[in-house]
This record gives sequence, structure tokens and C-alpha cells, in this order.
Amino acid sequence: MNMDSIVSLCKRRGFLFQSSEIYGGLQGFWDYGPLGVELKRNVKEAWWSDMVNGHDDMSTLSGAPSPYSMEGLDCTIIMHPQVWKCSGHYDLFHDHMVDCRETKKRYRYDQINGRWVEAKGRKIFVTAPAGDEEQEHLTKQTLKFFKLRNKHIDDLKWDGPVVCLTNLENFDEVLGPDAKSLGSLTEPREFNLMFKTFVGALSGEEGAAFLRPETAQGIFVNFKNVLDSTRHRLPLGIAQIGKSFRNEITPRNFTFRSREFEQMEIEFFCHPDQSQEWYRYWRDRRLKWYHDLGISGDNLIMREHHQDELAHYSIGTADIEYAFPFMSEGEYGELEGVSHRGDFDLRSHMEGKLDEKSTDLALQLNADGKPKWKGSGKDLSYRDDLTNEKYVPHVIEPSAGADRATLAFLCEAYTEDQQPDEKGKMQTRTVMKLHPRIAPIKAAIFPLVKKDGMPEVAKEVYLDLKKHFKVFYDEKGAVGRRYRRQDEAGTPYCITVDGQTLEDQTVTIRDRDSLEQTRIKIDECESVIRDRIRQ
RNA sequence: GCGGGUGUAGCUCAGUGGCUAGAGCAUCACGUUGCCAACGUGAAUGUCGAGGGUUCGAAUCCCUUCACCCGCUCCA
Repeated sequence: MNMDSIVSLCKRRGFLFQSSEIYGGLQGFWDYGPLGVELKRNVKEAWWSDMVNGHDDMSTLSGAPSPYSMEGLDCTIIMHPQVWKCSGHYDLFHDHMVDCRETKKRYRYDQINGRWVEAKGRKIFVTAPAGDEEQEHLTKQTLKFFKLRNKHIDDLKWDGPVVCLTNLENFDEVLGPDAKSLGSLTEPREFNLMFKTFVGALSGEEGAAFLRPETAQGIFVNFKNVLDSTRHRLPLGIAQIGKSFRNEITPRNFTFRSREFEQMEIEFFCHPDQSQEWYRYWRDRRLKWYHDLGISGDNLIMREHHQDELAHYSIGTADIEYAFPFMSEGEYGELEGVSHRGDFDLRSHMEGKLDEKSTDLALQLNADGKPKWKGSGKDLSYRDDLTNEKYVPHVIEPSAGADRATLAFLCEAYTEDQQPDEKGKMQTRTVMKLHPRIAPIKAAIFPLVKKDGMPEVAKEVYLDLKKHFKVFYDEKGAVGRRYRRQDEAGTPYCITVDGQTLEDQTVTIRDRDSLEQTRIKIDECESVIRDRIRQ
């Protein structure tokens, strides 16, 4: 299977189009066509129904430490700018980068260190990526530049300590970390990964705001509101589906990395002592969700982050990953991250931006000893009125990409098999084996031929089923071709009105995957389809 | 952001300076047909990705630009 045939089918059948295609398209933006919008809606609805509205809050679910509540939320895309300063996104997403004109490499401005050095009567500033081996790298670069051997190492006259590149104003005498000639580094340029906009008519910095780069923060800042208005006890999960925006440097791989995308996120608030158990519960529960909707075990993996990849506050983070066809053998792309976030987010919105690098999660301070970004000052802790214990809840965050999930379902569904044609000759059939729950069209209704009153009966069946499901009517061309068209659309069932229908009020229902046809009564159509979708 | 490749009908592609830009598949109509991409007849379909230039003449050569694919880079 290759990605091109999937992309081609998506366009041909109306799953996905390039945004603004008639103007040449816009990198990182995609539109969902008539079939695509149904598919994506079904994915989101399955998630919302399974996680929120259909959640059983009376029982202790398998793998869970206790019963828990779930609520939904829908927050704005533009929020108070301070939200992103305290969450850490503002600092993280405003990188200054320098490019090397010679090697075409790009570096983060603040992660390049260097030192003045003199040899052969010339003084240069030699640089290296910040890290344990930076002095080694500096020496090597210097020797190479001056065409000196290791034995001349003592001839190098170092001037001053290793300092960050940010201390320099002019890069003319700077040797890039991997460069051979001086002055190859560009001026630092700002990379804004958050989309910037302006609130109010004035477009000055005072009105500057950002499109959200994730939906999660809306949940954290509303935590108190949800608790107060619903009277829930912890543990409580709050769910949200919505658009997020990231100005990716290189959008690629169809909709996998888009600049505008939709997230399905849960922030699950619980007692710190139980957070580890809840983390494991959510990790396993979310993996099973993809599995139940038809992603095969071979293509789906759970990747636990290593201890050294984790932030200090986190007990664990696991990525649920899918073997997308555009990835190389053995590589996977992230569908969802499930992370234990401790009390980092709530405390950041209370006290101000915390330093995720410090072991005790201290408030991040400026040089003058004041908080770098001030929090809301509001108390977001929780009082358990049974035990009278007061604590800042810990959070488990299952954060899924709706577009990535939709793309994974499309890739997983794409199948080419061999089926005999009219003459018994084997023909390649393209079929989207989407799970019936997420299939855009649940059933297609055909008259076998366009005469003898068959279209009239078929239209009645169609109009009746339309009240319950997304269905499709087609009477054009040979019935075999109509079946194949529905196979490409992923329609799980085709109902055909034939000669016998006119005699005994029965129709045939054809299964997309097995091609088996069974004869059922017209009045049974709705319940048969409903039962089969539920399976 | 850098390097390489690609861009012609809905899809897959042919067309290397010269007549009104083609093929297969798909689409639509009529007829035939009775369950898995049928057949016959007919029809419609293009700013040759966009803009500019060279030329008597450009899909074709040159420049700019946009998008997609691959490799870097990036990916909280």
C-alpha cells in the first residue's frame, strides 16, 4: 500500500481536498469533503460518546481505581495572553533561530555557546551546540579552522569563558558550529509557532493575542468553574474537542502535520496518591479505543517515554502511535499522547509559570528575582468535603488529534483485494474497510435495474432509512459498478431491490467486506443495520 | 528555511519550439441488460499550477512564485 493511492482516493471520492485549491493551495491546511466531514464527525462523535456522554459513572470500570465523572467543555480559541505565558507555550514557541549559510543547518540562538580564541595572529569566536562536550567541539573546530594539528593545541590562546551566542552583536568573526568559514551565521530570526492576532481595532502589541496551540489550557483555567457548577467530587475528567493552531515550520505528510487541526483532549483531575493508577488506566483505555474502532494491533503501538525524556513533575508519558504508510519501516506517527502532568498546570495558573527544569518545580524568576510570568493568584486547589483534605489535584492528560485519528482510520481501511467479475475473471477491488460506526455512509440503496417499478420501491426504502442513518441512493449504471463505488466510499452495506422484492417485500443486504448477500424483509432494514453497526 | 524531484481533463499519464493539446479509465445521456468495474451509440470535460519574459510562434526555453513528494531542519 502506498500513500499516493490513499491521497488520490481521498480526493477522487471527496474525503479530503487541499485548502483554497483553486488558488494553488496553502501549505498545512486541508478541507474535508462530503465523505470526509461525515467520517471525521463520526470519529469525534464516537470519542465524545465513549468518553463523555456514554460514560458509566456509577461503576468501577475495568482497570480503574474507582468510579469517576466526566463533563464536557467548549472554550474559545483566543484566550487571555497570560494563559500562554503561564502555560509555558509563549516561551517555548518563541524561538530565535540562526541559520548557517554554509551548511544550511539551523540552530536555536540560545543553544549555541562559544568562546573567543586566538591563533596565528587572528582572533575568532568559535561556537558549538550547548552541552557536555562543547569545549571538545570548540577545540576541534578551532584546530580545523586554523589548519593545526592536535600537538599545537597549546598554541591556542583562549580569551574569556564559554558564553552564549546571545552575548554577541556582530557575527562577522563567528565560526558556525559546523562551518569552515567565518560569518556564515545569519542574524537571529524569530520563529513564531503560535499564530498571532490582534484583539480590538488597534494592531499594537497591547492588543496582541494568540490562537490557541492546544485546547488543554481552556480546561485548566475553567477547572474551578466546572467544579462549582456541577458539584462533582474528584476524580473528574473534563473533555473538549476543538481547533488548535500551530505555525509549523514544515507541514508535511498529508494532514498528519497541519497548521490548523482539531484536538480531542481530556484533563483528568485526581488525588496525587492515585494519579499513578489513573495514568495506567487512561493509557490502556485509550489504546483500546483505537483498537475497538478497527486499527489492527500490528499497526498500533504504545511507546512509553523513557525516564530521561520526562519532565520532573511527570510520572509517565505514553504515545499511542500508528504505522502510517508515509513513515519508513518500523517508524510510527503519534496519534495521541497520554501524560501524567502532576499539578504543573494548575499551579502555573495559580502562582505563575513554573520552571519545569527545576526538581522542586519552583516559580521561574527573572534576573531581578521577580516571577517571570505572574499567575492568576486564584486558588485552584480542591477541598474534599468528606475527608476535609485540601490539595492541588494531579492531572492525567489523554490528548488526541482528531485529524490524525481520521487519517489513521483512512489508512487502515484502505484495502485492495481480488474479486471475480461478471465473467469470473479476477479484478482488483479498492475497498475502504472502515468500521461501520465511523463509515460516512451506513448503507446504499439500489434498484437492481431502472425499470419494472424497482426504483419506486427503492426510493421508499431510501427515504425511510434516511430518517435514521446517513444513506445513499443510486440507480445509475450496472449494479456491479454501483457496488464498487460504495466499496471505495467505505459504505458497509448495500440494499438492493430486485424482482423478488415486488412479490414478497424482501430485499438483499450485501456486506462490503465479505460480499455476502442475505435476504431480509423491508421492515427489518433499519433494525438489521442498527444491530450490525453496533457490533 | 536549504537541496533534489514533480505539476497537462475528475484519476493515471503521453506530448522536448510549429496545424484546433491527446490516450486509457472515470463522468453524463439514450438504448440494451437482471447481482459484483457489462456492451453499443453519442456527449461533455483543459487559463498545460500561477505571473512575467524570450520568440513570427511557448505545455515545451528563461526568470519569479505557489503547491505536492523525498532528504535535511523542526516537531512543546
